[in-house]
Amino acid sequence: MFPSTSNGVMNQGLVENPEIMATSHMGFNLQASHLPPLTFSPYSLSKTCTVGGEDAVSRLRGSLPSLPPDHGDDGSVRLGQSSTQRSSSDLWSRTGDRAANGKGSSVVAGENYSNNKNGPAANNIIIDGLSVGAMRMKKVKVRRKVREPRFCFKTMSEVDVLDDGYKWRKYGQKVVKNTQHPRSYYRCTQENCRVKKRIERMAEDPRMVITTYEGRHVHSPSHAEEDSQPSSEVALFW
DNA sequence: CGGGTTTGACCGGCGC
DNA sequence: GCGCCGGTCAAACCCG
Repeated sequence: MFPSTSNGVMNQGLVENPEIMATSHMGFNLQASHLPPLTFSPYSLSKTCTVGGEDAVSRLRGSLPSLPPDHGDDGSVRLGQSSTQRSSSDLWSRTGDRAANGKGSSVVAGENYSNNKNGPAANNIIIDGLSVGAMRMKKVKVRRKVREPRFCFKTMSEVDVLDDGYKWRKYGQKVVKNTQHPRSYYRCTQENCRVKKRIERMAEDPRMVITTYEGRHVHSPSHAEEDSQPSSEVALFW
């Protein structure tokens, strides 16, 4: 039911054992065994990273769906979005545009760090914290639906649902405009946990899966027992 | 039978 | 105001 990253995932040409490590103050490193570490800082905003593979994703387990509470005037942080990624999807285009136009809440688009050791498309993880209040600040209605912080990344994978250690329940699927692949909506099955994620394939490159987390877990991963995860390698402390 | 998925309907935000 | 579209709901269905 939950295809694990270790069995269903295509590993072709992907960097082995990439690690994502916490650094202080919410910046973090993405590093692969034979790559120089890449450092992302929310304060430098807008870094698009192209490194790693599903392995890296699974190593993010337990830490992805969370963003720090106090960055930006709306609690938002944007870690990278390149202009080329802004396709038809809400995630990449609509929200991004709003972020760009929103009242100083986020910075959009930036550099593209890619490691081409195995070809340009070989290693991919894009990490992106999406803006919450990127929505237009003027016209704020009193009863505005509170948007949870978002965090998204992109991986090359055959399977859509990557095993991040949490248990998810699908609650919807939708074909979004101008895309041939449906977007799936998942919700954390844990009681009182309102984290959601959506999964879609990139229109431009169907091999790429875009996973977007929204909200933050109030619990630890449900099956954290499998494959040891040294604390030094997992935690993304927001 | 319980838990998960599917899928059409519905709702609400947004642009025009 | 209207229509479009993304997100969610919930009944029906599936599967172990």
